[in-house]
Amino acid sequence: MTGVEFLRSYDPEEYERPSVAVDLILMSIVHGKPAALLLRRDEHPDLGRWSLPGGFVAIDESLDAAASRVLAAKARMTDAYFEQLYTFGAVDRDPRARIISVGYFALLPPARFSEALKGAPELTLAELVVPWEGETGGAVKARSAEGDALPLAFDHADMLGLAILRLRGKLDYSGVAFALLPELFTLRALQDVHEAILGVRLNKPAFRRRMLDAGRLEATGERETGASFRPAELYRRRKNPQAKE
Amino acid sequence: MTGVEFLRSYDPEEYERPSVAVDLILMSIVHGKPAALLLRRDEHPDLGRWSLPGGFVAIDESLDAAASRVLAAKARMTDAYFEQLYTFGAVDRDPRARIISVGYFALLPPARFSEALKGAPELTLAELVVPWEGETGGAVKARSAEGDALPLAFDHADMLGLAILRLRGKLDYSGVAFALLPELFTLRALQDVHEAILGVRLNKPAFRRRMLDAGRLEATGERETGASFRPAELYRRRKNPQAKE
DNA sequence: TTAATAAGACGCGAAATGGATATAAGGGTG
DNA sequence: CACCCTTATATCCATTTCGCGTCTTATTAA
Repeated sequence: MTGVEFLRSYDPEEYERPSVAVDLILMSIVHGKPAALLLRRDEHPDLGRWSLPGGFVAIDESLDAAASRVLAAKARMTDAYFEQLYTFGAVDRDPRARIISVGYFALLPPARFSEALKGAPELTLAELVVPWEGETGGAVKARSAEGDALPLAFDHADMLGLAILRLRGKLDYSGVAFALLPELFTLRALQDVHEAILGVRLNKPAFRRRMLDAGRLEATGERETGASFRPAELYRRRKNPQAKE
Repeated sequence: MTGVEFLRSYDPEEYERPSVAVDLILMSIVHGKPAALLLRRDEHPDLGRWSLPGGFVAIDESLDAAASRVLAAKARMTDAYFEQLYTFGAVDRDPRARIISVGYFALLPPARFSEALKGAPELTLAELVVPWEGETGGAVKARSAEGDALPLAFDHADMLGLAILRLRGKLDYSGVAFALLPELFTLRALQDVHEAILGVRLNKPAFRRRMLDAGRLEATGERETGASFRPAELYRRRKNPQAKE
């Protein structure tokens, strides 16, 4: 049977279809570390383990719409930067049924993250511990604010690892760092986000030069308040990035 | 209804489920240009347009296994570098039914590409024309060897565009370029691959330095044959990349 | 033997980077 | 109010990387 004949003769109604779900990685930077919001599973399988908030994709709903709906349902949130990550389709990834899961990550500034935690008390804050460097990749561990390990359900440790990997790769050519910051932020705060995602310390003058030369930042002239030392200037993301002058 | 209750009460059997397919972007570099293998659709919808080879995912088969099976069925090929690209889930992307498609790209050296074309005569070679630069992204156009436009079916122009975008991003930190070359290759051939993917000309001495310093190449001491001028040295990919000395 | 062609080596100035140091600007303290 | 403490911001310098032109080398064809 050739490929064309196969396609022609195939009737999707004849075959059993998998369920399709979206799982959401709600991420932020908390105390200089990458963090995510997890749910404690209260039934089998993986009872007591921690999972990502998710939901099934309806027949008349796009993947992005499903992710958006779950974001609203689980985190009481109607707008956030989110992006499709990867689709997990191992046959036995969920022992209950064949469920293919499309992973999404959503990036939240710390203030929105706290709001989500307040609005949805079933969510738990987890610090992500990345046991590898650079672009190596692999699973990550989750840890509670008290430092206890939070064992992850299903293949969610891999999803979280892939999210970190993706963030590292996109950090310096995309705007993902800005999605993790409030509208106005200092260069130090931006550097903290970069360091938290990359897991390494960066050189301050070099970072500052790189960011300002990239032409994606706009100085506001305003300064932060409340510091008991010299206040830093506040920047915002520039809508139309300009070439360096 | 809280998120947890939603999950608990949800029975996947109650809801209509979408079909899940994989679509394969079989790519290579032909005449210094990125190229892909397409199928001409001989029925509605999009009759006469050109599509990516694909197939449905069986209930007891992982996504990777489905991609591998389609690769074997459509391109008569049992091993190739392939990687999941993105999952396309717009509700109306296929007017026949709700089909969520997981896009994969497979990278083939030119020789394997020609074999695939011979072994599967229903496949057509298409040059990819990328109408944007750098990391902009967007759809791409396909063109036959004779230069005629090959209009693409469904959302396949977007899939091809995303594949180019992904390749550009991964080019210098991953081994994707090697998957497009035979085991032994010259530095010029490696540069040609980079230039074809990036769509820009690169500086020769700088490229050479960068590649050799990266420690991912191994000189064989052998030289290419058949050239009517100075033959270039042949290199191979080094298994265990070493730091630069 | 010579011409043609492309590989590969070398060198130089520009640009980017890492790191240290100096100066500025706030609030807190006496 | 003078001084101190802390962090932001600016400047400088050495090192590395990068772009780019040029020179030499290896091979075939004439």
